[in-house]
Amino acid sequence: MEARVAGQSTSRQATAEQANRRRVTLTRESILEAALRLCSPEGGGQLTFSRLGKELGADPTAVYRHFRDKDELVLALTDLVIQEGIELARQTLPDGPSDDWRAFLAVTARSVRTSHLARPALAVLAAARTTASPAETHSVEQLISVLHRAGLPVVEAAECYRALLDMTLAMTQYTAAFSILDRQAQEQDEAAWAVKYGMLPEDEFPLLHRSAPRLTELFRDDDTVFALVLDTFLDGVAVRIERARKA
Amino acid sequence: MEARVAGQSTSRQATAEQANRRRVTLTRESILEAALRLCSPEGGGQLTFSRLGKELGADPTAVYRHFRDKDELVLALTDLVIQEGIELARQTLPDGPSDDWRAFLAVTARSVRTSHLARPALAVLAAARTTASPAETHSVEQLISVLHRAGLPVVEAAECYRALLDMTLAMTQYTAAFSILDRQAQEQDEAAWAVKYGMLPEDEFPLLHRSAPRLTELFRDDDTVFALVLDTFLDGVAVRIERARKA
DNA sequence: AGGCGCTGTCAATGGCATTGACAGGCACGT
DNA sequence: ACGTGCCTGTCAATGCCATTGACAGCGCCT
Repeated sequence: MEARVAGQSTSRQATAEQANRRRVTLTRESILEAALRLCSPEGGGQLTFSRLGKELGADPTAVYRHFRDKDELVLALTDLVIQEGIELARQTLPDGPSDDWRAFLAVTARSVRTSHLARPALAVLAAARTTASPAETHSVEQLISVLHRAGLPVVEAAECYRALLDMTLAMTQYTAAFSILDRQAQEQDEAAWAVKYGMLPEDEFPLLHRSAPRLTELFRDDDTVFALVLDTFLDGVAVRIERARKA
Repeated sequence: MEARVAGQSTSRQATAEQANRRRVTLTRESILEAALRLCSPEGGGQLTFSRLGKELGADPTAVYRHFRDKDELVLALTDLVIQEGIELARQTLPDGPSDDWRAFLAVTARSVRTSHLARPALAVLAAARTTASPAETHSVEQLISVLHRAGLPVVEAAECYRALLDMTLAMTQYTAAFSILDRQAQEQDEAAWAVKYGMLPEDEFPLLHRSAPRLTELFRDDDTVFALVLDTFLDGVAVRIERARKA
């Protein structure tokens, strides 16, 4: 019995062995779920096929039966995250179509950011891709509608939407990329900055010297910086709305 | 003669062989130069040790004698690009300290963006790192000074600088990441969008339907979108300056 | 009962960063 | 002149990664 050809002996004994390592049945959904888990900071914060295989209790390459390549997987995941972001915004916003354009835009942007930051690893991977998810279409229509009702011409409202969303995604991904870094690199950066701001000769850089404390606070406090950018951007939108009303 | 121990036979024949593959002498500068070349779209747009080795005519691992790891190399490269950006801004701006804060900010942001976009591969790699390059200190002081003279309190001016720069870097890196993608992925994305915007039922999404042409134009025309964001942001800064003056 | 396709497994490939052992050469001191 | 030792390039090997092709079980349809 032991004399069987070693490589092929997967018929008898295998049945017993496979009692443990049962051939798991994967579905598109179970894979996406596991992948999402891996992308969160608690899940290790890295999405690779081997980790995914382990998480699923299956061979890493089994995933290829459901997604042509990693890119397709990432695209599908991004779609989920976008839906989640929209959902989050919906919950935060009042039901009826509000006329407070500023709140609407701010909540939308922050929701998108929040849902992406829950999976930094995915945010980094998804960086460049756009999904054109049907889920968001309705939200976009609403967003443009709010701006239009506020006084902006339709096309300008659309431009505003595009600008807001791209800015938000870009800054979010920027934050995500940093949060993925290992402690060492993060601390290295921080140390470099501290030194830089600490050693500014007051006579040569008077203003920088005075703002050093604040800038140090702001160092990689990306959420605050994002809030700053968003606020300023929205002030700019207000100006545009004013201009449009007068014209 | 042929009976020599194969692995060790590098003494005689090697002298002849090495006439071709002369032991190249690397310097920090020659490496940085070559790496920068590789990062540009013409240079292949990908920075790896093996490509770098080939570019230098040396063994890939020779680079480790000059940079501890890839991260350190990227940091050094980023420094160069930042300097280049500052230089570019200096050339574009009038010499004396101008009082046109808006032009100053716009030119600075665009210069940073331009110099980074000349090496998309590097922009992507550098994503998360900050260099605290001494080269930029003077520029920052000037930037804050311009805003301060315009009427902003020092700390708020510093916040503004931080916001503007982070926004610019984030959006630039976002663009760079897309430009790195292979044609297939880019076209795939574009097709998805075209379909999406082409098939919008007018009765359900009236506004989106009307703005579809503009949104299609804007699709991944990242430079225009950046211009939009920057403009709106600067409008917002103007508001803040007004507010500060009145107070 | 037979066949076919769906899906998991396994082994292999090629690219990547990184490491440790080795070796040539140059500068220094004697 | 002659060693000694560091600086720096080379080579082979490691380990992680995505991806592929050959194989095999299982269920469904006929």
